Amino acid sequence: MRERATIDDVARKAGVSVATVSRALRGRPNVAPATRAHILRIAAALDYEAHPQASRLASGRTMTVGLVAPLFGLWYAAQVVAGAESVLAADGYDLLIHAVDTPDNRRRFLANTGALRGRVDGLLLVDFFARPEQVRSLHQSGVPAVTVGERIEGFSSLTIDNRRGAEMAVRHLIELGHRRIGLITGDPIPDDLSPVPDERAAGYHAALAGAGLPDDPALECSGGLAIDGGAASITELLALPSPPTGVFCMSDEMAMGAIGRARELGVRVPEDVSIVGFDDHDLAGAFGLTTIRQPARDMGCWATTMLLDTIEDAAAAPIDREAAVRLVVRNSTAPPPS
Amino acid sequence: MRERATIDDVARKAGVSVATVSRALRGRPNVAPATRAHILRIAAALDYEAHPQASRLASGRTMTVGLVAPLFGLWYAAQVVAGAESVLAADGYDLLIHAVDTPDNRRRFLANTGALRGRVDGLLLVDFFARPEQVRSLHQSGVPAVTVGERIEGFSSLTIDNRRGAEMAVRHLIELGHRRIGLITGDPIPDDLSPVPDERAAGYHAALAGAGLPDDPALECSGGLAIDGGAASITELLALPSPPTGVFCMSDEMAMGAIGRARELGVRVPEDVSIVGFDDHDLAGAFGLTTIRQPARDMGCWATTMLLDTIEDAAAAPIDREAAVRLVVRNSTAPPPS
DNA sequence: CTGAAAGCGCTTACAG
DNA sequence: CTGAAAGCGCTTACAG
Repeated sequence: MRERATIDDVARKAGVSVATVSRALRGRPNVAPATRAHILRIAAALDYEAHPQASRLASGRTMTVGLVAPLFGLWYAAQVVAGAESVLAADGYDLLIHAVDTPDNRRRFLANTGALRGRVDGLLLVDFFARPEQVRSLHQSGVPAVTVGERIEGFSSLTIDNRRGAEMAVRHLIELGHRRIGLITGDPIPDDLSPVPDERAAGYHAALAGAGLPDDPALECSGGLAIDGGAASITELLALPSPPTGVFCMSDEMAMGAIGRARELGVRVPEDVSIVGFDDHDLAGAFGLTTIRQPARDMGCWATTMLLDTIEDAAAAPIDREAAVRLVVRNSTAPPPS
Repeated sequence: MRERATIDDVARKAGVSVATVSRALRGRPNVAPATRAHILRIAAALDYEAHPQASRLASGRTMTVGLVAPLFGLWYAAQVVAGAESVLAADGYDLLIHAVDTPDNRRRFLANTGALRGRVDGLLLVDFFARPEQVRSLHQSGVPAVTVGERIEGFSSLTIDNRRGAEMAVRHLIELGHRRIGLITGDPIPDDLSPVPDERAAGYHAALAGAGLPDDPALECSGGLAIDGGAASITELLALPSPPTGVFCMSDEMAMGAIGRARELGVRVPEDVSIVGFDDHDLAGAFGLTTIRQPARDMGCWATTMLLDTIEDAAAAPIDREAAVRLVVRNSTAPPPS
């Protein structure tokens, strides 16, 4: 285990002070070109790298960004992480990740934002879903943050138009001729804070209303945002005396779960029932799933860029950006059986 | 932006020295119970948390673990990350993630292991696939590491028996009566270092040999470990003059891509062709995919526990653990068409 | 059981 | 353009 070189080693070998070494290596002005070149050479020869903790302590910058999301095993979060990682790595930042998968964990996380100062330069909040009063301590901590998938007063955000996306999905079913259209809803975290299901439900209702179709509460089913939830919900819907001919699921994972279960039950998709999802999951194509595409990975990239800008210029006013969604038609939707 | 309390604030308020505060808060011995209680109370009132960088610099421990994997958007890596995060969070460690998705990135990462010292206490190498001489600098850096999915001399590892898993998959097809069995291979990183495809291919060949079936090179197709690769490869296989009746894919993502494409081509699964995957992806159930299950998320947990043990006791000899794989039969396999 | 002090390895005004 | 020095906020022998 070779000891690592310190800034003192470099200074001594180069015959200059540590101050000059620091300035030279960090690209600061006020170093003679020849001195800088000399120092760079020595540093390279010694394989010197500034000790991160020391430099962070002295400078007050950590060069790391924290990302918190409900669960990293879910497709959406994994995509955002992948996007964030790619831009952070390019900019020399480290990425710290932290799961907040229950209201209790969120409370604990928020109670402890003091710990964040000095640990990260900024925060990416993915589907965090806290009430305004809950994030007050986050604001007070002064850590820059941008939210993705939701909007929180005082922070920049990157969201999509959930309502519009859902409306596009349901309108697609209506245009195919469906009149009885089911809805499978689900919460990312099993509590009532996320506005996303409500927004998508609003889009569903708007599409029905726009077509003069009645709302039938029996056609709405809730099941968690994951695969099993979709399977359980479709079972209920298909058991109805008058089952829907089309179903909108709030996530692709639910939709794929629903399709899988429907087939097990001997119900054909799309011949007997059409199904639309939301996300455009990597596997949606293989599944032949008609869905609303949101660019999850790109959103991770964009949000990170926004955060880095905020870190550079803390004074800038928060901005809200919206990523576009669009309908991707595949084979899980067709006209209703006649 | 409230300033955070420092250890000096606590010491002053408690009327003791910073040394005692540090000892009390870190649970060190040699603090009078009453003193400790008093300090804890003051610290809580001040909302005090040790500044991570300072404490790390002084103690030499970072309380963070690094995880490097090819790509975080892929299912397997996301599962391992989720597992690692859960145990690290419980132990108060931070998780740093870093993508190494090309041979060039790996080279750069390895050239820079010096930077790791002082940044992480240990490393989780997921599907890293470096040659022994490449990781020498990693060894020299003295950073504890455990590998998952591969074995690297000198580090503890958590792997699965790829050969045996593949053999189980192919034997299952043989037992159903298949005689012409295709293989769809793929590399996680587009270079030739990963032993995994070779191991799984060896299992395929062993199963054929065990049943006295001939090898037909025409039945082997390569396509990257992801969805598109599966789709492209199945197209080739089905276009053969004498196409296979069963196909083993080296990952579930490839298998689902293959099934999706087969159906688009009007080929029924499993009636016309049986398909087996490898992983037991979250969506394998919804897809009705017969597969070899490996416990990816649990492996993330176990490997992390192993790493934490290594960090505690650096002198311990490396150990190699193997997670069990097993066949999960669903609806993508059936006897061959007669 | 407790405190004074050195030290972790940097960065950054400040003075020259 | 360069250096001496203070300071970032802790931890940990060492002495008592």
